[in-house]
Amino acid sequence: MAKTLNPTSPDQARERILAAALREFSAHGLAGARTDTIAASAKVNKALLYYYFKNKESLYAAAFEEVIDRVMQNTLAVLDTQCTPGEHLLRLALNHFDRILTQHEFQSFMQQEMVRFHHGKSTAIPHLAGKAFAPLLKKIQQAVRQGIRSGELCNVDWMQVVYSSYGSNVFYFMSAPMMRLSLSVEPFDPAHIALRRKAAVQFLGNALFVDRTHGAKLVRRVLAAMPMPEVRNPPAWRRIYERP
Amino acid sequence: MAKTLNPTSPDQARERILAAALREFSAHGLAGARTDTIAASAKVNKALLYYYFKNKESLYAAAFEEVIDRVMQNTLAVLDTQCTPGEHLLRLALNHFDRILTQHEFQSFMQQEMVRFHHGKSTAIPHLAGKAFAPLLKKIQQAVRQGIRSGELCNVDWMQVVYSSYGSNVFYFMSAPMMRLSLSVEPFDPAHIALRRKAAVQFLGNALFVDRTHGAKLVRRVLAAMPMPEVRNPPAWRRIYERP
DNA sequence: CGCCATTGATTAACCGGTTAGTTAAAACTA
DNA sequence: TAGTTTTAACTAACCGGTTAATCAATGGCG
Repeated sequence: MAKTLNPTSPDQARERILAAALREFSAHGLAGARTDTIAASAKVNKALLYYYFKNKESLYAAAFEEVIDRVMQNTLAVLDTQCTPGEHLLRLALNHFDRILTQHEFQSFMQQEMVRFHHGKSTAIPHLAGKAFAPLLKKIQQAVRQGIRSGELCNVDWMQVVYSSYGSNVFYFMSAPMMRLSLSVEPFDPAHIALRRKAAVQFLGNALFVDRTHGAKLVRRVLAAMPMPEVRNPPAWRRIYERP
Repeated sequence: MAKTLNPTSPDQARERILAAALREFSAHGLAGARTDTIAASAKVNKALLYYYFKNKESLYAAAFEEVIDRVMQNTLAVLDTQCTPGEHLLRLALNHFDRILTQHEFQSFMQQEMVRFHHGKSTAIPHLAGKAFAPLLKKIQQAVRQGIRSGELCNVDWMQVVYSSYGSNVFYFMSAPMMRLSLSVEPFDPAHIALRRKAAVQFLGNALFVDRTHGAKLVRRVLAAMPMPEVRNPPAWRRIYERP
């Protein structure tokens, strides 16, 4: 098979399929995405999908695999920086915010899998839970515990740190269309995103630190150290808010 | 048509259909729910769905209508209690937690509609945004502003209060299956829910109040004033975690 | 080099199951 | 009997997946 080792790339088709699948699946979900649409979007005959992949579900898994790897790597890198437990927590929250910004497909994937798992249909969730989330949660738990012992952090429930940090970010993006209608803000205007991003860490800092002045200082430092990423290819990001 | 005004109830069929529809739609979504299943679950012939409702989507809208009303009423009631802005915010957060607990269908509906709205297919969201959410958000904004002016609350971003209060609750329920696998906790054990419920308000209090001791006192008061509701008909609540 | 066989890549056309929605008649009620 | 409620049976569309065939390199061989 020349699938994997053909340098003269006659199967860019496979790559196009994966890209198209990622687009469609992250926009419509596994059940909602149409194989015909994926094929058309990849400028390829539908049968070719089944030449390269066993079935729709395999394609779905393959399409998200690399995204998952990228996110995993990115998150763990945050924990490498040398800083206090409190700063680590701020960095994790900000990193999560930026991930949703730049890797929206992952967020979409996670939400879908969560629902699919409700129905006992997800194999990805159990895998991710053990391999990725459990270690990450352990790290967060340790950070909170250390921070509390050292007197840097308030005596907060460590799981609530997780729920608050991650939940507020997820909810922000989830409820954005609603907010646009309810208030008169444009939630995906970069300037507004930057404001929200800042507010998110500030609020977390306000909750976590015993000495709020110290917390505010760390927040400023973290914001300076982690500039807001460019939202790569805006069309891809906006795609889901426009009619096709 | 005896649809609306027949006291001698020969159309309990209609009620059974609505109840079944609510179950199926909240578990599987508009696209995922099967009309055959709804009919079977209501012990009714499928054609009867189309006798009482124009089509699947109308049934979907009708099924959620009453839930929406109930939730609306319940939320606004919280704002009637006479207390400080800070306590109002705590009560709203706790009320939201309890709503997810007792009216899970509404949460499910909101998430679905949010996604559907992404695709320009939801008519409910624009309606809810103007009629229900905008006023609620205004109230929260006022509460935060007043609280800051009076010196009760820190100078926090009012929208972040919304995102953090609501987001952490939503995320808790959304990620529960994941947490069960990653940690060794049973997230829907009532005892554990009670712990999380308490931690949620405590964390919020820790973030909001200038005087954390005062905040903690309010938190205790609110928790005492709003006991955790019974989770009515547990089977319905667990349903989505079991195979049919 | 020139011919053919092999093999990977790609496609058009089709299949069978599923599902939203319809119809026409039966059953019930007043 | 006249109107309403309920049903069994049917239809049309859609969609995931298959099949059988074509196209385009590659490589062996005389």
